[in-house]
Formats: sequence, structure tokens, C-alpha cells
Amino acid sequence: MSKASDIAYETIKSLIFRNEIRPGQQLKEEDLAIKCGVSRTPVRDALVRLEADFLVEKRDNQRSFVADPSCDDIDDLFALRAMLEGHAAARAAERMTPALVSDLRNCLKIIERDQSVSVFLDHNAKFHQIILLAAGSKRLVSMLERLISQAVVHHTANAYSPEQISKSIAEHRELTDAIEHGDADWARAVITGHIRRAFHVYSQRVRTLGVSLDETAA
Amino acid sequence: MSKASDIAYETIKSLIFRNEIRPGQQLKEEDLAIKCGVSRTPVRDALVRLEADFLVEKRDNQRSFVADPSCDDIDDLFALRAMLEGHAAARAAERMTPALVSDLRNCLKIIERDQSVSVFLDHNAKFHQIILLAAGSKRLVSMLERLISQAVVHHTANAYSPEQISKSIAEHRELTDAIEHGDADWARAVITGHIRRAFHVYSQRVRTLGVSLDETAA
DNA sequence: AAAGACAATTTTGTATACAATTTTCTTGAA
DNA sequence: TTCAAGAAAATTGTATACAAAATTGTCTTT
Repeated sequence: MSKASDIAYETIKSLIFRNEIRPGQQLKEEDLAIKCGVSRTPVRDALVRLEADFLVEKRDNQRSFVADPSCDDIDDLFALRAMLEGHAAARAAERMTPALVSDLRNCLKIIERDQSVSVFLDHNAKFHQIILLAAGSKRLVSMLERLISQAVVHHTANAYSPEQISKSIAEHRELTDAIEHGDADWARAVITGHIRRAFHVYSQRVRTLGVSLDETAA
Repeated sequence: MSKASDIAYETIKSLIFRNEIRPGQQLKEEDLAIKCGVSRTPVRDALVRLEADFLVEKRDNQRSFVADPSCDDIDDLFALRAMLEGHAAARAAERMTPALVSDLRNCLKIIERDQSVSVFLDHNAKFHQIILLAAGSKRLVSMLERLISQAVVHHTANAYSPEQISKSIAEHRELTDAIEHGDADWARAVITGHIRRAFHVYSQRVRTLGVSLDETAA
């Protein structure tokens, strides 16, 4: 990750996640190049990738803007995630190995011991990553990573309360059981519910605050 | 599509589909630039896009190669397609409008009247496109278009016999009925079967010929 | 004022030069 | 011969200059 192109990609993504550039705002190659400390060429490479991630949108006039997902978009995003993660979990269950189960249990152990939010976020991501890799489909990996990299998903995690975190941990435990039993349908059902719940935590919070999380986080 | 970057993208994709560059073969930016009649800069843009399409693979040593999907990859590809197209058809059924149904029936009419292979291929693609757009999810569109743009999918269509084409048309007719009734589950079931059948036509042909279609097409 | 034409500015697109890296070739020692 | 080291060639990565396109501002005409 020493190449200028990767630096640009990570830097811009981080700027978007940290809300230093807002949804709907125009992205100018020259500005970004200065912010990233590289030339326009790697910035352009990065923009192409970010567009594939749905984080940046290139309009007809050739200008790039930070994506500003509508409510429908967000609903759609979670629906797709539920479907794809369900598929991944089912495949992981079908391909279950003792090594996989022990990886998952290790991950769980760390979360359960130290119930801090940051540890939870880290290992929650790692947990899903293990399942995704176990599913053994590079296309699925690529598609899901694109969905998960959405700003909304990133913000959702911060909306979890302690009770919701412990509920989430319980779901992870059940998912591990399902995979250990090689029960694809069970695994799919658990994770689908898991994602659906994340969606409702998110939309509940948006309704309560009456604003988008993007604005609150700024 | 007058920009050099789009020319490069389409040209390289066409070279891959026409098997003028073979799976596994290395892609050199300079060579491609000459073949496309543009400079290396737009070729690099195109390669990034083709990589996202899984048509080109960039290895650790930074060299790009034409993707060479294994049997498992192909199996995986069809499974993902079946799932995503199923989802698209279900959503299209839920959002059914008379205009949508009439679009589909028009498309069908053209295929039924002129049962030539090229017309079938054209309007088969158009038919799926209509459903995809009706599903109203830009992320789904992007993901499915990437899967459909695979060389394998491209080659599958050419493997259809007249009987298989008429069977395929019948499935399209049933799918239209399902959507007209707004029956999401029915629509999903029909299209899932449709894709699965395409998969078996493909793998049957590969087994019969004893070689990959890539080799026969060259 | 309002609309249109056109110049000035900004922004993106492409080509090219050069730097960095990887691969290939050559040479020499064990 | 085999292997390693290092030079040479090939290839990719980045910066920059300039071309093309889009946007903005200004002036004129009505």
C-alpha cells in the first residue's frame, strides 16, 4: 500500500467517511491531488475505483460528486447485503471445516471478553470477513466488499447501543453454531435476520434524530 | 462513446470476447494502446474497469492478464447470476406496471416472429435488461451487468440449439405472466430455473466437446 | 431587465517523458 | 552444469504539459 494510487483511494475514502467532504459535494481532481499529496493521475485511478464502490458518482457533465444515497437506496443496499451475506453464510456452512469454526470461535471469544465498542466493530468486521472467505467465491467477495464499504454501513455500526451489541454477539454465536452443524439454511436465516436488524437500528436512529447520520457525524 | 477511454474499454473487451487475446495471456499497456489507437493513459483506465468486470486480473507483480475462469468459478458465476436475477425478477414483479408488461410482450413478439439466432440473442439481452431496470436498484444493475459481461456468459448463448431457444422463449413468456400477476415468488422461480438451464446447456456442451468453448471459438 | 453571443476561467481528458519496478539476459564462480 | 549476481531490457507507475470540454461571467442587443 505504498503506491500513490492506493494512498489516494484510502485518503479520499477516509475523507468521505469522516464527513470532511459531504454527500453531494463536487470532487475536483486538482484539490484531491493536493490533499492526498500525489498528482492527478493516481487520483483519477482512485476515483474510478470509488465509483465502482458507489461512493462517488460521475455525472453526465463528467464531474464527480460524493454519492448521496436516498432512503430507497439505503433500503436497497441492506436488502442486497442480506441476500449476498445469506448466500455467503450458506456456502460457508456447506464448506465447514474445524479450522473455520475455531477461527470464528476465537473471534467471538475476543468480542465477548472485552465488550468495548471499538473491539466489537473490529472483530465484527473480521467475523464477517472469515465467513466471506470461507464461502470461496471471489466474485461474492468483491461484490460484498463494495456494498460494505458504503458510508451508511460504516455509520450504522456507531449507532449500536450496549444492549444491541450483546444481541448482535448472540447472533454471531448462533451463526457459528449453524455453520458448525453445516446447516446452510439455518446459517442463511440467522445472518439475514442479523442484517435486517442492523437496518432497523439504523432507520430507527435516523427517524429519532430526524436527520441523516451524515450530518450528526460531522 | 467518443472518448479514448471508452474506445479502449470496448476494444479490449471485444478482443477478449473474440478470443483474439486468450485467457491467461498477458496484457501489455503499450501493445493495447497501439491496438486501440490511443495512448496508455486511457488504456489504464479501461484496465481498471475490466478488472472490476472480472475480465482482467492484475497479479501481485502488477502485470495484467486475461482472466481464465476455472470450472468452480463458472459454477459460482451461474449461482450468483441465478440469485441476483431472481431478486431482480421478484422486485420487477412487485413493481409491476402495465407499461412494463407491454414492453416485455413487445420484446417477446419480435423474438417469436423472427426466430433467428441473432435476433434471439439481441432481444434476450433486451428482455433481461427491461426486467433489471424495472427492479429499480442501481447497485443490482451494476453487479449483474458485471456478471453478465463475463466471457463465459457471452459464449453460452451461442451454444443454444433451436429446440433450446424455443424452450427459452417459453420461459420468457411464463416470466412475463408471472410479472403481470405481480407474483414475485413465481417470477423468481421461473428465472432461477432459466439460468440454471443455461448453465447446464453450457456445461453439457463443454463435456461433449471435451474442450473449453474458448478454444472452439478461436 | 432578459436573452443570446462570446470571451475568460475552471475542470477534465489525453499524450508523453521520466522514474520505479519487474523480468530477462549475461557472465562468472563453485 | 548450476547457481548467483548484476547488467540490460521490458513494463508499469507517476508527474506534468497541453488539448478538449464545460462552466461562468460579461457585454451587447432588444
